[in-house]
Amino acid sequence: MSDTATQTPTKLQLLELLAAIGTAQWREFAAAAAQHGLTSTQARVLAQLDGPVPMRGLATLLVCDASNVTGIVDRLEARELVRREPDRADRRVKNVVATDAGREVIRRVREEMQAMHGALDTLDETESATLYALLGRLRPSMEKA
Amino acid sequence: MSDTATQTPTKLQLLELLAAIGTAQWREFAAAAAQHGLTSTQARVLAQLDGPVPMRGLATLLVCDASNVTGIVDRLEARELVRREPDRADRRVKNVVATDAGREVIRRVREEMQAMHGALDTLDETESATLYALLGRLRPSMEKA
DNA sequence: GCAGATGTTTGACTTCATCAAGTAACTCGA
DNA sequence: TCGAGTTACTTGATGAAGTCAAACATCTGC
Repeated sequence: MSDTATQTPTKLQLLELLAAIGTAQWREFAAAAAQHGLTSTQARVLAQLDGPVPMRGLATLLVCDASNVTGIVDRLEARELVRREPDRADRRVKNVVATDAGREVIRRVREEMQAMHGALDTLDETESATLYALLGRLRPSMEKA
Repeated sequence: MSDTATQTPTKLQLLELLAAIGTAQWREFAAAAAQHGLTSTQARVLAQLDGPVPMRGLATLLVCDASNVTGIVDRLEARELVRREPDRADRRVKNVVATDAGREVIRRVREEMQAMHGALDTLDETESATLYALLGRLRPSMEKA
């Protein structure tokens, strides 16, 4: 019955599909994080920590109040997944850095997000490129006030 | 530097793009809900209430504990956006129904989710159909244990 | 009719989020 | 250089949302 094939979808259908995929992706991430005893917020923070990031920077990335970050980093630090380091240029600033344990944990979380990986494998090169290009056109519209 | 044009993206790039779009979409939804004094969870519940839904059904839809739903519905009910009705077939069950006010509010929230709509308008029919088909192939892989 | 499963709520607890206020440190102009 | 104003972070109060365990009423099947 369902031919998702060549029919022209309505805008609503597309939106719903995007929402469904977004939700599924998020749940997968949360589940992978939970397997390592992390909340999704904590995993999200760890995922940002390629290098040192000041508290304020994290708040900006997470789009939340700075005082919120204090608590999140407190809990990560208590588990030694993260460390606060003083900034040499500005003594007000504390830079958050992932510890080895922290890097390892987030690496595993990423590794376990495989359901979507599997689905992506069914796309050939042309399809991947097409999808990427079309999705890319959806993204820019979202930088907003 | 970035030509998202016709290059074959890596799986990682595609995943990141999907994640970025998912995040943006979610924030847009939360912002639209907030304009009507709703949390995103509350809006999500309202969005499910096409007809009467038992508490347990909501918990299943939201993938959360049933006891959590009690509080969420309490708050929605306090604002008269939702009503609990006894189920005639099973006296244990309470069905949640949106009030007129509730339906109106969620209609407006949907109306305000327009940023993505705008982006979708830039796709022609062929592109929409292609995107829909490709995304459709990503979805099924997510029904899992 | 009784044992066991199911639907809902309550209570205790954690995390995430907000805001307001406080402290320390930086910046820049007079 | 000094002081006003801004910025970075923390603390405390509060509320929403999530968990689990336990209680209670009701259904189901034997």
